[in-house]
Amino acid sequence: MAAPGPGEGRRPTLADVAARAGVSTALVSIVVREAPGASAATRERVLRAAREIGYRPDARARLLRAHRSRLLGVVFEVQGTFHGDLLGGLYEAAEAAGYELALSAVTPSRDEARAVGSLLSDRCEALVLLGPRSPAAQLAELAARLPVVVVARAVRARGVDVVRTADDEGLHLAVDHLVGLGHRRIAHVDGGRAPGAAERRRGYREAMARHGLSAEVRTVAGGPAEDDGAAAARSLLEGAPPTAVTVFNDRCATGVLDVLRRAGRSVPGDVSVTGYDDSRLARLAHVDLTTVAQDAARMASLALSRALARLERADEPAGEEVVPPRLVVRGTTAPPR
Amino acid sequence: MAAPGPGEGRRPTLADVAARAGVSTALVSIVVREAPGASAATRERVLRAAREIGYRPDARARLLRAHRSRLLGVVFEVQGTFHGDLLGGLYEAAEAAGYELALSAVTPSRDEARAVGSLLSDRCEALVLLGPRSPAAQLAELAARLPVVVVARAVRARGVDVVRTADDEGLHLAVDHLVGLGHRRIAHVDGGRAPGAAERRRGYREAMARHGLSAEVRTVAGGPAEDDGAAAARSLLEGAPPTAVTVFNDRCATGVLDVLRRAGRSVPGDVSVTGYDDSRLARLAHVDLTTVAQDAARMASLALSRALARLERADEPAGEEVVPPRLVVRGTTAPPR
DNA sequence: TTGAAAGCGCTAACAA
DNA sequence: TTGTTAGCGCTTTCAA
Repeated sequence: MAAPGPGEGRRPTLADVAARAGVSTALVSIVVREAPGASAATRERVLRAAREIGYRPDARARLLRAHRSRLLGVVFEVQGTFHGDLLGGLYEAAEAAGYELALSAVTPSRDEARAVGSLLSDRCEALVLLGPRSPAAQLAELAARLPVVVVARAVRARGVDVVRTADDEGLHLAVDHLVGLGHRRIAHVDGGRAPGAAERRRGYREAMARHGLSAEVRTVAGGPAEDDGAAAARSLLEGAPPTAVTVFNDRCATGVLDVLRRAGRSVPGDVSVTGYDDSRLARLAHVDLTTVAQDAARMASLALSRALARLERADEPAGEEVVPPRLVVRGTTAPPR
Repeated sequence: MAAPGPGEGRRPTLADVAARAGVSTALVSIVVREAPGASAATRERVLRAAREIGYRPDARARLLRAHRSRLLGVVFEVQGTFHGDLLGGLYEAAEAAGYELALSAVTPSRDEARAVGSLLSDRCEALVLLGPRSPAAQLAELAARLPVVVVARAVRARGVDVVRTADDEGLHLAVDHLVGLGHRRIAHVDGGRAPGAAERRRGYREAMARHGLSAEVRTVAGGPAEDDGAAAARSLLEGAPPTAVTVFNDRCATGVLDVLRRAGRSVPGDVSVTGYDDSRLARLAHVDLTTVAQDAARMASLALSRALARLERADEPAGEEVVPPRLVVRGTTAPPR
């Protein structure tokens, strides 16, 4: 009558449904897959039997039988908010394309290799890696086995597709905005060796040069976290502080903001500050940070398209998709005094 | 010679390895599983063949063959930082117990039912739900099919295990701390209908009563987000403001902080504020929020123990594990002026 | 419209 | 120590 509770007996299979409905398993298969080839009466009888015993198809058995798994593996980090946004977009795009997602998280105790390994054992057809840290050589090796799309990291590895934001342009936007407000003494707190840091640093220098401000270029060593920003801000305060600072990312920028304010500098009165990522942090009312946003939805959909293209055409070359960033102006930037 | 690239040919199987090594598939199976029953020489020959053609066992076929999947399904939300911490702990505990985790995310476009459904199709043996929003009746229905452990939400549903923080105690800690500093006019900005809100509200009232401060009880409608906190703080400022406010969670508390500071109130000079969660937010140097921490590692390990206990003994009753919270004193609380 | 039977990749008896 | 064989739950010819 009711579905069997846990412990009592195995899960119902196609054969169980077939027995109950008095038909063959092949017919049940046809019905539950909504494939053509069964009479309306049979269809109804089978569906009722299935419902009654709580039947649910076994995804693994299906995949085993099918030559293809239609499974896309995704490796992500449990920390980044940005990864969360990307995941949402990937689920949507995968569903639209008739694929399933298999998730594998990188945690403090579970490294990228482990995360990738479990996905390979799951017979994923392609892999989407969000901000991976593995060296390019390893990524290339992986890409020799199956299509690999790297999101949010600029790597050049043979056979690896890349979807990333134009981080250099992101800093062009920030600098252009500040120059437009009248700033000239604009510094940059960089991200050290973090992914994207080099591109943003370069973008900063390029934009300054374009405005004839190469003499004003001042890059301060920073990093991805609040502490890095705090330390950078302190060193910034030692000399003649700039009137504006572009910072590697939002987290680092909040560290900068904190030190500036505690030192009695008003933001944006005395100093303007920009971040990067448009994270939840930047949107907080009391942080209200002018920042550069990455388009997560678009990146997710591009990542999926790349994976599918590689899957469908074996000779499709790997490529790089560069998504333009967008400036989000909030309350930490204003004209200099 | 090398592993086949994408597109050219199917993935190597046991049979391929067997053919290359000149042995039977059964023997290859024994070797790759590191089971006893193969000579050292054969073992080596098989492993070499496997390596050469890039063989990797098919997890799905294994699971199909085995009567058990040793798969634990986890439903989580891509937003909460706290879920990230829990995931990390779950992976560790699962590995220690010899289980695999199957992740399924809830996103804006993918609801809880979908997330659970995909896990059921994957033949997970038990489900761990992080802060689920489904009504108790639905959870009970699910629990009739397989062991279900709910983490970080207090539900009473037949057959459902619960692992949660003692949220009432969390507010006892906060109130005790404030009273110890000398506060008496202590308000509470609540979480509305959010999970945990009722318990925290009750904890606040109980603690106030215990200190003989029932006459000072003042509960203000809040919610889980910054905006909710901001609105609550504005209403708090209308009358004679309290000298301290306990807030539902950290996000809401930052909204409270923002409005208070913009209204010219110093924190903790004029008003002390406490949050809840010890999220990254609370730890930011410039937020530096006194807050109540939940023990994610312990909750994860308890959740897994419960799931395994239910799996191993069919008659194991469902239970509730309540983990004590911990007060983290930072810079937003001080004695009243 | 329906059923019989083979086989996906793997493991576990059982035999040799 | 090694091989043969059956079968996990499902889909898919092919025949009836």
